[in-house]
Amino acid sequence: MSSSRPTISDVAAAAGVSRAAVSKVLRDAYGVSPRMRERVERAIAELGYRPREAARAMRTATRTIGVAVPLLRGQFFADILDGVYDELDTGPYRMLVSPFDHETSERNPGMESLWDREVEAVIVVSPKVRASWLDSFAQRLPTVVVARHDASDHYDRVVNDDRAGAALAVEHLAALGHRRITHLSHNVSGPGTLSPHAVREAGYREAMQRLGLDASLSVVTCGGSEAETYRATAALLDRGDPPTALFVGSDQGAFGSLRALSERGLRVPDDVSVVGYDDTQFASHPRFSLTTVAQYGTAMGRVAAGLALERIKVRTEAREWVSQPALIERESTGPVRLA
Amino acid sequence: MSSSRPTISDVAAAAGVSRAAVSKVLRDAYGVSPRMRERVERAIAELGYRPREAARAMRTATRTIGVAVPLLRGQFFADILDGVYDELDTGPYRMLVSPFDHETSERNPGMESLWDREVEAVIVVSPKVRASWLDSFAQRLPTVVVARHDASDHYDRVVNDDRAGAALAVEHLAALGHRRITHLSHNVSGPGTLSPHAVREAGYREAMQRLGLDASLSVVTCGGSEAETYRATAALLDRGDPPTALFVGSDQGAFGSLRALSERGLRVPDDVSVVGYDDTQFASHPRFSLTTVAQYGTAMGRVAAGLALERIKVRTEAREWVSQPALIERESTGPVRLA
DNA sequence: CGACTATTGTGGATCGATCTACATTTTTCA
DNA sequence: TGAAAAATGTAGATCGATCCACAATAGTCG
Repeated sequence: MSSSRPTISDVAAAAGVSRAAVSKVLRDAYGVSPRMRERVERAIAELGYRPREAARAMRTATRTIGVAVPLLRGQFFADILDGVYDELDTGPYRMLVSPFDHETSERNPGMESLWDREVEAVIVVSPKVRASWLDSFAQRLPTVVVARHDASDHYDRVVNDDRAGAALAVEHLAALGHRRITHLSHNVSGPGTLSPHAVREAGYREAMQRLGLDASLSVVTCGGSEAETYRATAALLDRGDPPTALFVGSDQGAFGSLRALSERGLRVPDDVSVVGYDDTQFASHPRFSLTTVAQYGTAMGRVAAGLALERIKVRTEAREWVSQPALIERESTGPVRLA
Repeated sequence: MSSSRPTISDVAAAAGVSRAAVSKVLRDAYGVSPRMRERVERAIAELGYRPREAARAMRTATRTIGVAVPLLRGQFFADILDGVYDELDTGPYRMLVSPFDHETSERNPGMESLWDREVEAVIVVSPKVRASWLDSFAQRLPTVVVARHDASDHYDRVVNDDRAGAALAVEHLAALGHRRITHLSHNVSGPGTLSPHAVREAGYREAMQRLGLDASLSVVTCGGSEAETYRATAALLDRGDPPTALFVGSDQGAFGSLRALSERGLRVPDDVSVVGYDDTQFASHPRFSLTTVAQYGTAMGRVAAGLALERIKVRTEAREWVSQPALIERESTGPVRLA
């Protein structure tokens, strides 16, 4: 008994007051004399007492926002978490992260686990889970979905204008004289979900058509990891007759493409130009100097947290926030080589 | 009432049985007829019922392991989280991540928050928090500390042999003919805590002495981010008379050094050799091809999770697991240039 | 002084699960 | 057939907080 965690009763006994009195001190409630506060606070310090969140949760809200992210070693997720932390840091809400296996599709166990713990809202990056599941989840708990284009009346969305972003990339390459621009898309889940990668692909197709480049339109689909994109790029290059420019669906993937190009002795941008997406930390490194489309992940995280807080307090209708992408020109792109 | 979360009573009412009966089904306890299980499970599905973790936690263990990591965009932390997830994925335990501000030193709010939520054990990477605080925390809750060298009877440790790792780096450079080897250390918290960076620095000093290079011993201290190491390296180079080799305390930092070297037109390894630490994902990329010391973060995470589970079940005495570092030779190091 | 108001503190119901102790029904088998 | 054993189900205490309702005491003022 004395070895286990102290409870509010232990504190009350030590301070010689009632449990209710201790609770009032804890909650800064009305009706506490300075003398009593003194005694209770001393007892709390002596016992090292901290209230159990579970017992509190039985009666009150948890003041916690859950974040469910795929367990994926990408800089972009870290950026989002940073933004959420930033936004919550100053207020009374805490953040709890529940990672999940990236391949989830029917349900999302990370989100369910947060729901079981009664977080007051959930921020989620879950590109592959079923839209209908997401929608029904959001009917039960305020939900902010990051980086998905599915419309819904039930959850807020923080999303990048991926169509515009893809257009920026294609226009940039076209302006440099490139015609044979291949898109390496991470849109693996097919046309069902409106993942950012599906929209980027659509944006690419549109832009190519608009610029009269339909003939050289070419899409290769692969997973978003560096390794998978490396393999896809290698296969593409070994097929012979490689394109003069690659627009890759993510920086992470673009680094994989650069690896494949390096190995084959192809120079960037002299032989092949490369554009990424996300403007992650390494894109700016001189060893890469990757031209890329910025979507400002940290800002997206901050906004997501802000929307979650609003939803908890008052708002009822769903909202959408769109981040405007920007092209960041670096040295991985250049004029097309004269044949 | 009907709009709020369904409880076990709602399920009991819908199925026409008692609350206790539903509980038995939930827990797979003895004394449930197939017929009753059928009815209860149908009611659960219909209502979309999920038990509240808080109510469960009042009576039973939470089957959750908490992980507290600094909110820091480093690949190494992602590796550890991956390892923990891996290890827990197959069993009944879930994982919950509580990020905290990297600068914490008196207490660690991420760990406290997990303790409030009654996780059964905590895995923590917290290089800067006070050793005494860590020790007293571990007396209350099974704790596995990753990447700290403080001895303790109360927590388990998963640590890399940083002394040996530093020696590997120095020996490698010395074998290539380097004498003027500068160590860029991230040991910013001073000699108080036994952070991995403090031990790496000590290992560097020892190795230099052992090899008779005391005269050219040189340590620069800076933060571990790419940006901070970039600035420190730039300052070092601009001081004139630069060393022929850099041993940087992390890959992250080494990338910053490479940035500074690039900007000054210094070639790697022709002008300066560079060794990192961690063998993170990007080290192997041909654009970096960074020689580095591997400490196998994912394995460390897996081991940490394993130790945590052991501690929860039976073990009482503290244990230590040491990961053996290995030098990964790549192209950022080469023979010293003839003067 | 006496009535009224503030201030300070407490008792005990409550949240939603778990799980022991027990009651009731069904099955087994000598 | 009948007694013991097994199977099935329930009542109600319990975990540790919160917080309403109320009691006791102190303070104010005409």
